[in-house]
Amino acid sequence: MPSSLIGSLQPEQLEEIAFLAKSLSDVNRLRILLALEQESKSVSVLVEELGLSQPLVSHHLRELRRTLLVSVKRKGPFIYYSLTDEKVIEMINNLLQLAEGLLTRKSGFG
Amino acid sequence: MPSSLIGSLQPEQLEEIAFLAKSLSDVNRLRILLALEQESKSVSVLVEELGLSQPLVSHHLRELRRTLLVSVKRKGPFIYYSLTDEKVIEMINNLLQLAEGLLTRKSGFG
DNA sequence: TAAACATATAAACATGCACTTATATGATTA
DNA sequence: TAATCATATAAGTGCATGTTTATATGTTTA
Repeated sequence: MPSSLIGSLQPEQLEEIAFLAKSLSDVNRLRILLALEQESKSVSVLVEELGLSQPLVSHHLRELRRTLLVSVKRKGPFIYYSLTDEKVIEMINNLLQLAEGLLTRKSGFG
Repeated sequence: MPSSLIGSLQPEQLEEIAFLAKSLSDVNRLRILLALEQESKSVSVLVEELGLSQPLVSHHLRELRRTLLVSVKRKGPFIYYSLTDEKVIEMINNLLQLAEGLLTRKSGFG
């Protein structure tokens, strides 16, 4: 990773990063993304699996659509959501690794 | 990355991920982190480099401390901040790559 | 067309948060 | 100790956002 690239990020790129990170900053949205890791699912399935209200799931799905993290496909009366890019799962895993690394260091085990 | 690990994330781990992502979801915090990539810097230096008010920089540094992303060291009257783990830069770069990938796909160039 | 089902949207509320202005804390120097 | 410099904190404000409750939209079936 060339540091020159990082060092010269455009304001617009910073906005994109912040926008994406904000989308990943809610536990329920993370749960939705992780639930979609293996297969696309309808809203009602997500509602049942996650134990959240239907409007709340729809609300978060809308947010995830805004950031393009999920894609939509209607099948009859059902609307299926899927990950636009499975790399987001890797991303979430990286965030966890970084977070736990920081906590470990803090606790004096680093 | 074993999907079993991802599939069985504990609520506490989800919180950690969301907490860290929220810390990365603000443009000014990203700018601070990127400014610290090469070397630790005092608050006043950050204020001058980023063109932000001193209280605002202090406010964001406080937030970055909460998430352990930055570490503090006093040197005389100055207080130097540094990245706790340089991997955060890689993280930011990964976020950018994912974001741009999603945008590219959306635009029909994917 | 009416009824039932799946999903989205609206309204309302509480909370969080980025930012500014003003002030306090803490360290250095005269 | 007084004055100055560096940084942190407090108070206040406006705006975004997560959640609930209620309702609307859209699709299928009878």
